[in-house]
Order: sequence, then C-alpha cells, then structure tokens
Amino acid sequence: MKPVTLKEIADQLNISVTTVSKALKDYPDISKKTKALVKELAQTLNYKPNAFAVNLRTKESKTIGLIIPEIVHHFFSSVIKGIVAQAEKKGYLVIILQSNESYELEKKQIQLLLRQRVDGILISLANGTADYNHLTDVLAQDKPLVMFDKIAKLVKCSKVIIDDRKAAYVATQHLIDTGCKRIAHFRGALLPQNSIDRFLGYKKALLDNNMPYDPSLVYICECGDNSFEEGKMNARQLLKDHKDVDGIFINTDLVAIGAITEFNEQGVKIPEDISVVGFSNWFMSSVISPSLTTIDQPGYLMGKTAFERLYKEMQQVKNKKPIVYKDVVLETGLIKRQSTKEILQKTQH
Amino acid sequence: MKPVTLKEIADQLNISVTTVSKALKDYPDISKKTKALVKELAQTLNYKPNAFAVNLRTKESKTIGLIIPEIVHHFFSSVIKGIVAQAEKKGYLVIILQSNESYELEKKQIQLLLRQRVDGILISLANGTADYNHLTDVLAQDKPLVMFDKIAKLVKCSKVIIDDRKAAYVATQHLIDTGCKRIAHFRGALLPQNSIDRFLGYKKALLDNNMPYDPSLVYICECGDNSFEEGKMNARQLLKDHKDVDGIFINTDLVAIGAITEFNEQGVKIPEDISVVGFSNWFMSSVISPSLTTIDQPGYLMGKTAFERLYKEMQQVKNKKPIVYKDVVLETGLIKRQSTKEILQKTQH
DNA sequence: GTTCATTTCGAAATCGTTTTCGTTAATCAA
DNA sequence: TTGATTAACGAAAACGATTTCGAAATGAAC
Repeated sequence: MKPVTLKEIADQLNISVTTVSKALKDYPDISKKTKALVKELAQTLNYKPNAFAVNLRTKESKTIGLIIPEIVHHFFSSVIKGIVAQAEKKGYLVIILQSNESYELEKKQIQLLLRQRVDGILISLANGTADYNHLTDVLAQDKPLVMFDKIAKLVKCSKVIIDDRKAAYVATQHLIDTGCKRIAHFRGALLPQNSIDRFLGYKKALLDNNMPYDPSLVYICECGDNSFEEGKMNARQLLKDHKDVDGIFINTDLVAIGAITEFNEQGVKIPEDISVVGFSNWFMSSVISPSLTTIDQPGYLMGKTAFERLYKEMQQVKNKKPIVYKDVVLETGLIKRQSTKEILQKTQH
Repeated sequence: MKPVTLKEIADQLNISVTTVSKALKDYPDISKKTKALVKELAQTLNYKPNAFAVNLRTKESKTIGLIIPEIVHHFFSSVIKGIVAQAEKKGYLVIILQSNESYELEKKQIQLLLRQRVDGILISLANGTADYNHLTDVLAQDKPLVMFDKIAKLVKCSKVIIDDRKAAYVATQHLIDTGCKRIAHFRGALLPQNSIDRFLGYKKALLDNNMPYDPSLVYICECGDNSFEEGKMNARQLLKDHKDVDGIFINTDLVAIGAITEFNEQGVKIPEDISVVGFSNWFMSSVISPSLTTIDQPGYLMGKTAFERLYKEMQQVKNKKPIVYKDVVLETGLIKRQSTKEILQKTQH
C-alpha cells in the first residue's frame, strides 16, 4: 500500500510530473481538459501530497510549537484550546510540549522545536526561567515567537497578557470597599512577572487608600507550585501569625480554595471573619462553598489572540517583511461571589 | 541567517557532503580525525539537521497525532500530559487536535493527520461518532492507531481503557453496602461505549443484590454534554419524579457536582437523604462540600500507556512486522468521601 | 613488484514536490 | 508564405539529507 505520488498519476495519464503538479494547483498554462483528467484521477486514487516533500521545497511546515508549564490546569488548558482551534482555522497544526515549570526542559524543548523547523513558537514561561538566551536564539533566526501570560518583559517579542497589576488592584480595592481593614496577600513564587505585578497591584491599592503596607502580611512560597496544599499551609500560618487579618487577596484560585478549605476546617467564617479574593476564575471556584470571588482571566481568548499575533508575524516573515512586535493586553473583570461581603454604603455615595 | 547545511560544513572542510553526513552518524568507514573535525565544526556552526529532508528520506516524522473530544477537562488534560511526557521521552512530538465531540471534525482531523504523515494516531472518540470508516482508513494504510477511553469495540486496533462496567459495579455496590435501597443512575449520553458499560455495571450490581431494576430511575440526557447544568437539571427532575430515591450513581464527577449543588440548594441532605457516587475523580471532587465519593480514573497513566502501545506498534511497522493489536485495561479504585455513608455492619461479617 | 585486503572517502541516486525556463505546435496577422 | 504570438506541456534543477556502491590509497604478504 505505497502512498500514491505525482509520478504515479503522471504515468497513468502519460503526461509529466510537472503537468500533474501544475494541474492540481490550477496553473494557467494547463488546459482545462488536462486539469479535469488529473484532478479526477487524483481524487479516485486518493492522492495526498507528501507533506515532507512540500515542506522541504517551500521551507514551511504549517506547524507551530507550543510550550506550556503545566497542561493539567484550568486556565492553561483553556489557552491550549483557544490556540488549537484558531490554528486549525488558519490551516496550522500545533505541537504541544510541557515544560513542567523547569527551565532546563524549556530550553531543550525550544531546541526540539527549532530542529523540527516549526513556523513559529508560542510560549508561557516556566516559573524558574530567568535566563532568556534560548528565547533570543529563536528571534535571532527570524522565527516568530509570541509569549503569553507568563512572559519576560526584557525579551523583545510580541506578548499577550492581562494587566495583572490592574486586576490585582481591582481585587484588593474590592476587599477594601467591602470593609476589610487589614489585608494579606499570598503571592506564590517570587520570580514570575505575574506574581510581581499582582503583588504591586495589591500594594498600590493599599497605599492609594491610605492603608499601611505591611510586608509581614505577604506570604511567599518557596516551592511556588500554586497548589491546594500551598493554600492550606499559608492559611494555617496566617492564623498563627496575624489574628487581626480580615481579608486576603490570593494569587491563584486553587491556592485560594486551599485556604478556604483550611478556614472551613478551623471554623473561621468566610466572609464574616475573613474575606477571600482569588485569581483566574477556575470553574471550581463557582462550585465550592462558599463560592469564591475572583478575577476572570480569559484563557480561551488569550490562546486565540496569541495565535493570531503569531500568525501575523508568520505572514510578515513569508512576505520578507520585518517582524513587527506588538503587545496585547486583554480585559479582566471581577467576579463577585460569596467569599466577600457586600460593598459598604460609603462607596455608593 | 540561512540555516547551516551539510554542504556548508563540507565546503569549509573541503570534503564531501557524504563524508560529513557519515561522520555525524558515526559510520565506521570514516577516520577518527575527520569525525572529530566534522563534529567540532557542526557544533560551532550550531548545525541542526533539516527535519523536512530527513523525514522525506526516512519516511518517518517522529511525530504522532492526538485527537481528543475536549481539552478543557481534568481527565483528558491528564491524559494529554501523560502522552506528551512519554512521547518526549521516546523522541516523539505530539500534534494535538480537538474534535469538540463532533464526528465531522474528527473525520477531517484524521485526514489532516494523514496528510501530515504522522507516524501514528491516538484518539478518544467524539460522542457522536458511530461510523468508523475514517478509522479503518488509517488502519488500511498500516498506520498504527490506538484508541483510549472513548473507544469503538468494533474497530480492530489496540485500545487502552478502564473496565467501566466493573468500576460502575463497584460504585453501585458501594451504595448498596452503605444501605441505599433505591438507587438512581445519571448516564449522560446514549451512544458512547463508556456510558453503556457504566450503565450495565450499575444494572448488574442491582440484580446481583436482588434489587429491582427500574428504567425510570435511569436519566438519559439528550444533550449529553456531561455538564454541571446537566447535573442540576437531572437532580431537579429526580426530586420531582422519585421522592424515595436514596442513592445515585452518576456518570461523571462534574455532573455529580451539579447534582450535589442542586441538592444543597434544595436542602436535601447528603448523604443522609441521598448518597452520591461520581466517576473520574476530578480534583474538584475532593474540594467541594460534601466531598464526593467517586471512581478513580487514572488519566496520566492512561495517556502514558496509550503512547507506549502506539510506540510498540510504530516499531513493528518500522521493522516490517505485522502490527499486533492488544487491549490494555487499567485498574480503577473507589475513593470513599463524604457523599456516601459508612458501610453497614452486615457486610463486615 | 604483484596481489590482496583494508582503510577512507565520494559520486550519484533517491525521497516527492515545486518552479523556472524552454520547447513545441498551433494560431493569427500581414 | 512568413514571422510573430500564444497555448500547452516537459526537462531539469532545486530543497537537504541518506545510503549504496565504487574508487583511490595505503599497507601487508609473498
């Protein structure tokens, strides 16, 4: 069962390979009769162009690479879905790799994708990534690279992000508006830009409202895996350290859910004793009890948008034009649920 | 910045392309000196073999295709993770596509993957898929195809599954052992093999325990999207139809969580009034209140195993041996949580 | 010095398409 | 009839790597 080639069609019709190829691609210098003949035979033989040969000639694979820290994750899997869907629409296939939050793996995977000669790369950085040579390598080859969500500001390429700082500001402001006086923050790992920005948004909200910023209320997690356990641990610690805290803004919903679980177990009432705001709007957050007030982070849209940026850049490369980098910032919103109290009167003046 | 080729290395060293190629691949008929020279230059020039050319010659792409009904799904994303991790270990890349539970899309995507000439295909079927010609097409080309989780029994190929029937039996038996007398079942869609098998397990458990099987207690959902809403709807309907039901075995955790939410809202006590057992052990299930007793479905392992099967078959094709099909059944377990009562004494005799 | 084996290298074919540039043969104007 | 167009097709050179089959060159053996 050898796959059928142009040559076979040519032989059967007693014409040249050239003519067959041209006929299938509707070149103007082939007669309508031959075209019809060729196309019909191709159809009945179920001819499929050999992608390897086509790629070799045209130097493009119609394939992109995607590197993501963790696949089993509500937000990221939404992003993947958006990317894959949009790519398919434009005739591109997506090769997916998971960096497992490891810089070393991430580096290897970039090399893998370059060897595979994908037409472009989408990446969300591992938490530990602090060196960007593997990324600039890509750009040096004039290969489009778009970063999303977990980005490196220093790398000159297009980025698709949300305004983490603003979103965190809104979340913290909501805690303030609902009457919280002493607000803690679980920020997860130290390095990632998201983590930094969300922290900065939290801090700015405090200061803008003339509330003191107390570093001891900010919980950093060395492990930084944004896990359920991390939330429980931090919550336990918080109850020991600061009995007066009445609100927390937490980096990630999953961690927030861990915290809520711990509070529930220890009989701490939410939102009466402590209000909680999460981040990302995992589906889970609407289902737990009490349901979690959080920031909506549009994963599908981010994936879709990231691919579209990459697509534009791949077109530019194809047309031998210089790549134009552009940042896209997506809108987020606060989703009010049961883990925070009602907004106080005074803000309604 | 043209990528460096064998020819360039050859020119710089004043030797032939043949020698360079052989040197890099450690052919025995090349002197150690030349090998060293070639390898060093290749290193400094950062030579990467052109995958397109290699694929064309060797007729393999070291790439597999993966078609999955829905990416944003705890179980499936675990499977993806398992596949991607194992594939990378063996030097394979994974192209991912989402069928969106649509037969038409699934068909197109198979064609896409065949055109791309992937070395093998992993697939979990869409709910609506009842025609298998697109799958037998793949097998007819001697291209390895492994189905997992949502399979078609009639297609002759390797399959990786759990014993849905047995798992459902265990789940139902657990309800019986904890004292439930009238047990309902939410089975989701009609077609998928999983749905059928889980239903059969449920039914068999009833009969084996001399309990009547009442078809009106089995809720089928036309939409069959296994959603949170589906759970709420079915639960609402159940409360209207059958006030005497004291246990439910539900097809999927998410649906079960929907049902639990509805029961919570209507003041039905779990497990005192109604016990609930789910299926799949979504992470969420351990977090909601009450936490959900469910069947553990090993997603990561399934992905890993499915790739290993595919890998074996790809090796067989490479060695021109006939492909040997094999089914793998993975173990599941019952995870006891708060949504079911304690086991009655009598079973402990 | 001839013969034979061994070592080391290259020419060339091949994978299947694409595309440039000719080459025919037919058509048309004058 | 001649010269210029045009329509329809093909030969051949890529693309970059792999591999078969020889061909030199060296050394060993007699």
